Amino acid sequence: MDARYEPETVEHAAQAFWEASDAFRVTEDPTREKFYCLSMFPYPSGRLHMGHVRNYTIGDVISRYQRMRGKNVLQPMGWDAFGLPAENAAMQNNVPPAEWTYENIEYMKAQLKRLGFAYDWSREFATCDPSYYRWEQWLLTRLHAKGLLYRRMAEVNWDPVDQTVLANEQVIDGRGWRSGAPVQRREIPHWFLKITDYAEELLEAIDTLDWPDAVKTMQRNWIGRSEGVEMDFPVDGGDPLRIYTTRPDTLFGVTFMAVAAGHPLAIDAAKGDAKLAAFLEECRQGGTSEAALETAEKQGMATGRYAINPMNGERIPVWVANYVLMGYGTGAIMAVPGHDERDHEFARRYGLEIRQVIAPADGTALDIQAAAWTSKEDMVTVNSGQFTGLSFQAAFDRIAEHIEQLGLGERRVNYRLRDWGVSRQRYWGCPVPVLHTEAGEVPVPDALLPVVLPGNAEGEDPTAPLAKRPGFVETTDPATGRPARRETDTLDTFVESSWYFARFACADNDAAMLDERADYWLPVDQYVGGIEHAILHLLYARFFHKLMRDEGLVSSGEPFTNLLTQGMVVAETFYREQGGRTTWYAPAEVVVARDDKGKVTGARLQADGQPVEVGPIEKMSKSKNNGVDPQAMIERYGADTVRLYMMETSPPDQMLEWSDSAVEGAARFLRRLWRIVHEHVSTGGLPAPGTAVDVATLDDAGRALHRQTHETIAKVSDDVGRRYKFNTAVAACRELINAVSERAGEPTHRAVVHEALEAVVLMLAPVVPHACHALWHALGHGSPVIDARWPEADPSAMARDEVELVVQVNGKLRGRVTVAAGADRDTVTAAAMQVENVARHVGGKSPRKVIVVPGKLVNVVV
RNA sequence: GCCGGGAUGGCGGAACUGGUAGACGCGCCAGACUCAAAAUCUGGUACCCGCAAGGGUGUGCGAGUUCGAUUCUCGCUCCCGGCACCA
Repeated sequence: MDARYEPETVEHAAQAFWEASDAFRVTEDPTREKFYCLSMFPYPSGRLHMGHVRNYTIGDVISRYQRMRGKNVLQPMGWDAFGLPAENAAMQNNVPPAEWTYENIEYMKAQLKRLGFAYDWSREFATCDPSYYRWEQWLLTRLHAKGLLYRRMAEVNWDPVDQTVLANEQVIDGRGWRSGAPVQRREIPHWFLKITDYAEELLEAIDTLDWPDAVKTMQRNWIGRSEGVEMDFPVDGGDPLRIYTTRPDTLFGVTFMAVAAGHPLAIDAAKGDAKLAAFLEECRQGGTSEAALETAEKQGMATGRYAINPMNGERIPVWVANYVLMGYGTGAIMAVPGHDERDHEFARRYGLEIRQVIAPADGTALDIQAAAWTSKEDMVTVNSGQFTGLSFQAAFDRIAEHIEQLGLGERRVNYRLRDWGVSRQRYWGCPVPVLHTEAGEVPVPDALLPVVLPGNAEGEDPTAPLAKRPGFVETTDPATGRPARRETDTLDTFVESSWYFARFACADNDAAMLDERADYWLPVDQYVGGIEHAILHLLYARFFHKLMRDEGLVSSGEPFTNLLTQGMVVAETFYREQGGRTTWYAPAEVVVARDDKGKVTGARLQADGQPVEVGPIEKMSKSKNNGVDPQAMIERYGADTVRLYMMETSPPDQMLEWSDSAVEGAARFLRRLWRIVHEHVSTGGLPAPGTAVDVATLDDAGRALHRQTHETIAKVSDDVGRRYKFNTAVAACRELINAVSERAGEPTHRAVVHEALEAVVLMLAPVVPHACHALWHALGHGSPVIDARWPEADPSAMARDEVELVVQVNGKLRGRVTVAAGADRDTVTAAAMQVENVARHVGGKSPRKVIVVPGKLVNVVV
């Protein structure tokens, strides 16, 4: 063993060993307990960023820990490879998206290997490989047959200059990002996946998941289940107006109706009304973006039509209102300004009647003209004819029943969740496997799958959408031999990432999408990734899992049993304002000044020595110039230091603040650990592996270290295995090393020092696997540490003869006392009263009460 | 606006079930080694008073429950994240 810790040498040796022994390749073994640990696979953008490093280190620590627990651990890695950035890069550099993507994959794969992650690379794939998306296409043809994949008209952002569809993020301030032309809304046919069929199941199953509450709540809100009534309001001289309401208890308070600008009634009414037609057109112009809707004021116009409130026969005006959404419910509402804030705002603006029909049950008076009162709790109906005097639930039930009896409508559950629009009119994606033949729309037969994305011919625009590639579009109907056209839409890249976790189980199968191995590995036991995927990716993946289950491909109902969402990696920012412009400086270019207590007093730019402003701590980003390149850190300190820093600095679900000097501290610890082990192994013989410490021969100091070793094992096992608190686990290891360094070199304590060092090396092996690989060998072990078992805490080692208790007087700490471990209450109390400082504070008075918490404290109340 | 999470030394954080607040680390201060520096090692480091022993204060703010509250309850303030006209 080298006296000096050389991370590069150590890490290359360990990685070479793992590679040569195929250490992380796994096969299915029904006799062993499996553990499938998955980190969200990356988009191959070019280089890893710190967020990736954090994500993958967390996953790797869990995987390596579970392996040491004896589980059959699968930890795969792949590439979420389709998507817009490849097209952008292609346009900038004139390199085909595929080439750019595969080059990035090669580079990033080398980076991942350099970090020493325990991946089974034999299962690697990129989603842009035809061998992957072939099965996606195959599944889609099955879904098409079931009606779960269907086509209908939908609005898109259309760039009239570039003649192309734009993604939402390509629309900047209502203009195309490249052309600068105002974006138009255009209706074109779109493919949809019918996720709404699964809304109820997706909602109910959330309760079964061991996920962070924040994520579960977000998914529940996204699905947005509501119970209400769908019913008709008769219209003078027209078809009845069907509306949806969750508040049938307020039906007597309806003073107008409102329909969306796209509603048939509005369009019909506009036929003879130029002003109304102009208003509808204006509503259509407004952007589809959320930002536009957010700021939009409530606007509307009367249609001249009137509806009849079936509850009381009143004749009420029908308005068009821009706050009514065509895509939810029926695109029409009954407006109750007294008890709905939006309706209230609208009514005030247009001078419509505001009427109170519910009131606080305790009789409190309300000024309903000033503000809407919307409570469902502690309310009672008023001014509601035969339904007056009821609670929300009673009014809901009786009025709903009444409407059902009148044949005007029925109770109905609605969801906010919409069907998933999966069409993209772009090149770099998975082609939708459909042909348009003379007989209509038909799925591509299995034998003709995959529909391969065409490559790029010389001189061709490498990003031209499929519709502009005649060689791709024109084909023949395999059934008739007659001319046919291929579908030219490609799929949203979220589709590929919705089932990749399953394909890892059997990535080499070229005869089926999934096989029986999927049921061995699934569901994923631990999924690790960013909170930014809390809704879409995680919901779509759950949906696809159910689709695959209903296709008989898997038997489980949910894909991810346990979810860990890691926090962002953030860093300090530094800037200067010059002439109204802000220039951001990288933390590495800045020297921070401190006072003699360590408090930051200012910062100067290294280059010119002049002050810069200290900005807020923010997520690492190019715009704030505060990113730290993992590659540079790995080259400087080695992978283990970076891994250790990431794990010991914050709990995984919290933000992690980057600090160069704290990274230095992690490096220091590894050097120290190395040196302590080196001194230990070079100053005497080593016990045979597995030799137990002879407790009988230990003195007090030796017993204390022996005890601390086992207490640390117990704590770290709990922190890593149950709590996922890697920061406190590392801290406990550091404490044990601090204790070891006090005993190191003492011949009488050699056995307990050896035991402690072995425990630390085993417990840190998941975090700093390379260093521990070398140290484990140095401690006399022939087999590698990845095959060692996680240490077990020995309860007898942790037993204490004596315990130190804290003594309080009136709840204030006044002293300490050491008593026998099993001492009874009276003994403990007596001992506590003898402590000088305690006696002084009790002051001879007789205690009113003495509280004894065994093993912890004594509180004397006087 | 609604939903979720949070606020602890100069900084990151610890205290898991109501029981020693500040583990571990960073930074800072002092010392050892060194011609010097780096590296390493030792000690100190919440704040105030005190040579010390010790005392007082202290977990965003204000109340409450309790022998005892960072932890529980109520009412605020601020910060972060998500959703946002879903009838």
